[in-house]
Amino acid sequence: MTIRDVAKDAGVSVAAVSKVLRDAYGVSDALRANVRASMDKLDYRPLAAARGMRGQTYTIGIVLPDLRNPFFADIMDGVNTALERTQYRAMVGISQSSVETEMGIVESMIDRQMDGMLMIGSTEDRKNLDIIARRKPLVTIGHHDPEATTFDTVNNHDQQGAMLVVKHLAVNGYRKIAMFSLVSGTSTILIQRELGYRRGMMEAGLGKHINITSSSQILREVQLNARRLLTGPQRPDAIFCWTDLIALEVISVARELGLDIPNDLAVVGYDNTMFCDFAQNNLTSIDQSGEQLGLQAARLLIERIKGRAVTEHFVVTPRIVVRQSSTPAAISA
Amino acid sequence: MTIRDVAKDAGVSVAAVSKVLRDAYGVSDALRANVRASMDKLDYRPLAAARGMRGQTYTIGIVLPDLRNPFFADIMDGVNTALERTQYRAMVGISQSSVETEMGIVESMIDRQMDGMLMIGSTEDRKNLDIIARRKPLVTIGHHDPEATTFDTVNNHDQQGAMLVVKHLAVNGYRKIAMFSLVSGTSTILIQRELGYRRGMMEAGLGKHINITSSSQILREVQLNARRLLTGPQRPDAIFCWTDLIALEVISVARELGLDIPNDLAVVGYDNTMFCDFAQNNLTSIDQSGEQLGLQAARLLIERIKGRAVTEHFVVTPRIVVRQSSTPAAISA
DNA sequence: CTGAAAGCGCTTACAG
DNA sequence: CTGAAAGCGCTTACAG
Repeated sequence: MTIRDVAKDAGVSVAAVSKVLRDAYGVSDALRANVRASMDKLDYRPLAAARGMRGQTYTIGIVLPDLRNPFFADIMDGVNTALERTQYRAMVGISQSSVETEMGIVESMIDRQMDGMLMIGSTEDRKNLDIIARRKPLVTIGHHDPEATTFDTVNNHDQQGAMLVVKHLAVNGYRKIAMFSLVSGTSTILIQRELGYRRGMMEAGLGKHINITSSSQILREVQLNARRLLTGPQRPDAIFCWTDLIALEVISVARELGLDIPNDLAVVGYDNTMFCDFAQNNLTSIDQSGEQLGLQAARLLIERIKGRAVTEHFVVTPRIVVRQSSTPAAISA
Repeated sequence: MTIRDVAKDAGVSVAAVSKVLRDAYGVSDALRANVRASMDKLDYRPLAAARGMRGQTYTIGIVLPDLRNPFFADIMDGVNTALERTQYRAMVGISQSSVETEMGIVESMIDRQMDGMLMIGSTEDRKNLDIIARRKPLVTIGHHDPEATTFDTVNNHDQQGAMLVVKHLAVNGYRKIAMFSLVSGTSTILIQRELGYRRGMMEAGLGKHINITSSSQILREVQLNARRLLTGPQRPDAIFCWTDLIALEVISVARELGLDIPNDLAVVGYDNTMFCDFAQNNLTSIDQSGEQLGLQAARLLIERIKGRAVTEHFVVTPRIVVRQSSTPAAISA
């Protein structure tokens, strides 16, 4: 079932069918209706691979660093919503294994003639992102680079988010507020969150309590660092964790040590993933509207594919979702 | 940079280059070396879209129902390992949104000339899977259908896994062992796990305590059902949950009700995901070796793509990973 | 507004 | 063992 069959059935040229397919100008309404009827009748589906030989494949590549953080699922919801009424489809490449690097996946996507790429939580630096962007339309989520001119960025205001956390904790009477961060030389996200934490502490007059612990994402190492933090001489009375999954583990370790949450220790996460609502967690967290991020990023990418050349940097305002893990009052109430 | 440029640089025909590319027979070692040198020198990458017009795209499509269950990440690790030394790449389509149905994603993948599909935890019935398999090589993970002849299946022995759970609980002195299952008319996985639970209970002489509660995956509903189960007249002393995420929430609700785990209530999950190791969960679970499942499935799929016609059904033996959530002895010890 | 023809970058018989 | 030519299913100037 090819474009040729449709053309024959509708009694028009192949070029005319192609135009209807692409919603290109220069076809009469009558011809269009005629062709559409034939397409429906024959159950015709254009072959994306063949379209890609000359034009677009109507495929956008999504690069994910990891499948384990549930936050990415929220983003994908938004992406799918944005693509809903378009011909575009999202295909996801996952770089979690050491075998599959982000750049390797992007190469594969370019080989497959994808029309553009959306990179989420990328650890590549600007140089590499620029190289990609020069070849294909590119949008990033979770990569702060307001100076970038070759690709669009979509972010929540991470600095502001971290400040919201500190402010909330300070208002609730916590003083020795520590931050649990991630070891990473490249994440602009973490730089912003750490910056926001520091600024928040300074503004709350808690500068002398600034205390950042960094750890990899390996569970054992997280547990080790959490234990060290909670049994040390300067035990904090609140811990702001860079992402929810870490916060859950910090809660675990704290309870194991006999600490009551939130009376002995407040814990706050980031991303407001589904785990925050689990009854035993009840975790205060920052909502950065993953769905919004995904939706806007997909929208921007399609605009770029269609020809927009000026760069856009989209920033979502984060909001704090307060739960029991940081509100001692809620318990006595 | 096309195959033509490589041919010119190497001083051979385009057909010869194509043969080297495909590792096809009928080229001398000298010519092959010569061509490879040119490919390296020119940094040539074949365009998958063009290859797909006549042959393969070297792309396999992975269909995931949902990005939130961390178990899928384990499977993807195995898939990527299996693809490591091949030309094939995995591209993932996610059907979580109501917009994107599994069949819709498969259609998109066929339009994009993917060479074969791997469907994970599919809710489609045999009829639809057969329709797909007639068009493209197909392998499923998490779909029991030993009679299927058009596609391969890869599973852990879910019935056996469930029996392991019941046996373990019975040995540890639990009697009123309930099962927390999922509302679903189509999941063959759940049918097998429920069957295993029933058989296990009968064999342990606990037939009169058989008690299956089913709920959707919506958090609120899970909480409601767990609470109902734990406050009813027939309160169980152990709950076997069909997947880890549900078990975590059951633990949450139980603790909220003041129950001690594992002394008042044992909880066991399925999938042995990373969350089981979280200190506050310490969840006993069934390991179905997601990585093995992914590895075998990818291997079978490539075999099918290369021409194998006889069907294979691969079954992995599950094993139980015992942690504190089901072993009261471990606590008093 | 409509259509005939060239061409995208590969693979595949087929001939030498 | 090697290569010239046709063709996969589309899109894109171009001519009418």
